[in-house]
Parts: sequence; structure tokens; C-alpha cells
Amino acid sequence: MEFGQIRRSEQLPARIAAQIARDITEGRIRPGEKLPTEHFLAKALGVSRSVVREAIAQLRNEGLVETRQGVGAFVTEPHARPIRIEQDDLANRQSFRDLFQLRVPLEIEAAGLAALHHTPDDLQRIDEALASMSGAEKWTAEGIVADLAFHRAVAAATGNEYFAVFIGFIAERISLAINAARAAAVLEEIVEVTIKEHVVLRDAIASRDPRRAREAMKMHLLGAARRLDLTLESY
Amino acid sequence: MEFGQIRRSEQLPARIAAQIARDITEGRIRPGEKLPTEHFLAKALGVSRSVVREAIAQLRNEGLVETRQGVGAFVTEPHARPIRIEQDDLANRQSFRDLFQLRVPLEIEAAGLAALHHTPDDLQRIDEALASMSGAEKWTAEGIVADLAFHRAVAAATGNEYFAVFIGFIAERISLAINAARAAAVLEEIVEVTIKEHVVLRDAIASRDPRRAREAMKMHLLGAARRLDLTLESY
DNA sequence: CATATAAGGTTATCAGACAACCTTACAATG
DNA sequence: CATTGTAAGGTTGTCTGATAACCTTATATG
Repeated sequence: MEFGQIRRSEQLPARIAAQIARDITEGRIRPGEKLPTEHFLAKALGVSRSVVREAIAQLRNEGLVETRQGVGAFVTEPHARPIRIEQDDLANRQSFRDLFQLRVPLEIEAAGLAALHHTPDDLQRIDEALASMSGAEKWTAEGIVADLAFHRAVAAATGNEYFAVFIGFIAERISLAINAARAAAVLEEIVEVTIKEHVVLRDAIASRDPRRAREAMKMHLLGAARRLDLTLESY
Repeated sequence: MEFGQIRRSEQLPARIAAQIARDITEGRIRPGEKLPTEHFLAKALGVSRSVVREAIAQLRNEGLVETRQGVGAFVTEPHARPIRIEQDDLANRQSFRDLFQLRVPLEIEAAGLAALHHTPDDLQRIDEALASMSGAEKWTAEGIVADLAFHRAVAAATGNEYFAVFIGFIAERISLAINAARAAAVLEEIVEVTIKEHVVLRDAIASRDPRRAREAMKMHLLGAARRLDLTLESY
């Protein structure tokens, strides 16, 4: 039983912002159109105007609307939005598999780059993460942190800032989804295999042979997919 | 002189949010640390608490902080945040190259999956993007939109929601950065080569041969990198 | 026709109050 | 002594009401 994972209910501004955002992204309010006034929204939604303002501030920050004092809030033309993946998004198996599948080529490439570019500091960080993982007796929060740290250390060793950002982002969400879906005891047998594969990967990176590192990462991820009962294409 | 383009002075919440965000991203307030209380910030900054709250709502929406009622606002871990890449971020060549390098394995994998999974609708959308691109006389906004549409259509044909999300995000940022960095005339000669490579890729996907599709995407992207004077590792 | 002013409406900010929640300290109980 | 309950103090979340700043439209004036 894992405490500290209880979700707090969302606050009013966030809920209202999400609802308006949905209306926008689903085309019910189109670019150039004006949102109802703050006063109207407050009345219609049964909240204070402050809450509406905070929601609109969020939408403005996301670039979904722009406000003109004295006139109103207008929906902007669609443009690039950040990538977000909430824990709820990965509750269904298909989405989880999709993200895992995305992870594979990224981390294989990262392994190859890490073999080419790692520094002694990078290797030390990889080793520290490995050591933390060996110490974890079970697939507990510590083990998850160590597994994440290992993958992040590999990504950082690529010397490419965006591999570090994207892999850190993806690996964390996958780990959290696994943790949310599994009882700790079930994962215990997986840890030993994972550590072995991590060691092989570490050694491959240290050998500065990118082909070997890529192969080791591929084996590790395909093994992880199998252990998670995920079917991925192979060719 | 462009009227209607005059920048409105930023509102107080946006300015305060930006300042706090700077303090966070520049390490003056670290992950896990608590922000000063709303009351304190309002007094220190000489604004009302509502303004502070709107600013914090923005930061919360950006994922930079999380708030706990009765306790305070805390800076989140970097990997808990959404992925954002602003156009400014790609103004320096190293960052642009890093993102391009990240793009390569993703789109190669996407080509393979698209070869396996595409539907007739997917293929039609790829063809429509190709047709739009052939019609563009120059590397104009239309050409950029068509190029993006092509890559997005390929990503959508994977049948994997996250390939679509991530590749769409990355390809768009790269296209915008290229557009910002180049005069239109300089890119004109690139268009013809790009179209040829797109056609080869399209045919490879349609053939349902993932190896051939991957090879075609690899050639296209490595060619694009060469044309952009980017040096990528090969192995 | 052009310019100035007034009126009405909307967003931006301010101030103050109370609700809900959290943390800490202290008292009561077994 | 350990555990449970309660009170106090502080913080965020929401509400109410007011004024400032801005925008648009209508009307008056030269």
C-alpha cells in the first residue's frame, strides 16, 4: 500500500480553465471569437469573478486566449502547445503501450550517443544509480527512483539537452503509471533481471561502442515490454 | 509601421509570474522549495493578493509550482513539468541541432510503423500534403505548412497517438526555427529535393515495407541535416 | 465632414472577509 | 510513556464589492 499517492481534487480555476480549453480545442469556440464576459461566466458557473479571472489567466498563459482590457477575451489562432501527459492519460493500456513504444527508439538512440559522448562524471552518475538500485530490496519507491535515475543518467550522457528532457519526461510518466498499476510485491521478481540488464547496458556505454550500447538498450527495453505484457512491433 | 502590432504592456500577473519563473529556472528557488506566502509577495511587490494569486495560477498551469492549501506553493521537479520549447530556445545552433538529432530516430521509427499500420485515409492525407507541397512555388508559409502536414500525416499513420503528438511538436518547432533563420529565396532550391525525397518516402510507406520506409526517412532526414549544415553522428 | 464628449460596458486591480485546510503545540487519557 | 483529541495560528481558496483603466458607440459641436 503506497501512501502519498492520493490525488488532490482540482481547484475551481483549473477546472474552469480545462473546460473552456476543451470548448476551444473541440471547436465549440473558434479562433477570433470572444469568450463570454467574466461577469457572465461567473454567474453561469456559480463561482466568483476572481475564480473566472484566475482561469482566464491560465488560458492566457497557455496562449489559448488573449485579453483586451475593456473589450473581452478572444480565442487565438491555434499554435504550438506544450506536451503534457497526466497520470490519468496513461490509465488505459493502449496509451501506455503507445508511450512505451515511443520510448524505445529514443532510448536506443540515447544509448548509442551516450557511448560516444559520456564523460567520467556521466559514468559515475550511472554507477550511482546502479548502486542505489542494487540496494533496494523491493520494487519500492526507492527502486523506482533509482531506475528513473539510471535512465536519466544515460540520457544526460548523450550530451544532448533534448534527449535529457524528453527521456526524463517519458520515463517518469511510464514509471508512475507502472507504479500506480502494480502492487509492489508483483514487481519484486522483475528487479533482479532489470539490474542485470542495466549492468550490461552500463558496460556497453563505458566501452564506447555505440552499436553494443544500442543493442543492450534494445534488449533491456524489449525485455521490459515483455515483462509488462506489451506487444511491440519488431523488424 | 505595423499598427495593431504594438505590444501591450504586460499585465501585472504575467510580469510577476515571469519573474518567479526566472527565479526558478535560474536556480534561485529550487525544486521542492516553498515560495514566499501570497501575503508576503503581495506586500513585497506592492500589488494586491489577487494579482499574486493570478500569477501563481499561471505558474501552476505551467507546471512550475504546485500549491497545497493551508501550506504554500512549492517548486516542482523539472521532469514533472510539461515539455515546452519556445522559438527563442532554438535560436542557438547547438539547441537546434540537438532537437534535430532527437527527431531522427523518432521519425525513422514512425516511418516503419506507418508502413505497417497506415489506412487508406492516412495515405490520402499524405498524398494531399504532397500535392500541396508541389504547388508551392517557393519555400513560403504554404510550403512550410505543407511540409509539416506531410510529416504529421506520416506520424498519424503510425496509429500511435504519442508519435503524432511528439513528432508534430518537434517538427513544428524545427520548421519555425528554419523559417526564422532563413530568407525565403535561399530555401527555394531545397524544395525540389525535399519533394523528391517525400515521394520516395510516401511510396515506401505505401509498399508496407517498414525497412524500406525507415531507410527512406533516414535518407530524407540526413539529407535535410546536410542541407542545413548539421553534423550528426552516424553508426 | 471632423473632432470632442458622454455613456455604457468590459477587463485590471484593489481591499477585505470568511471557508477550508494544514501544522504545531498542548492537554487528557490509558 | 504512548496515543488521541483539541486548540491556536498560519496559509491557501473563494467570495464580495469597489474603483481604475480601457474600449466602443452614440451624440453634440464647429
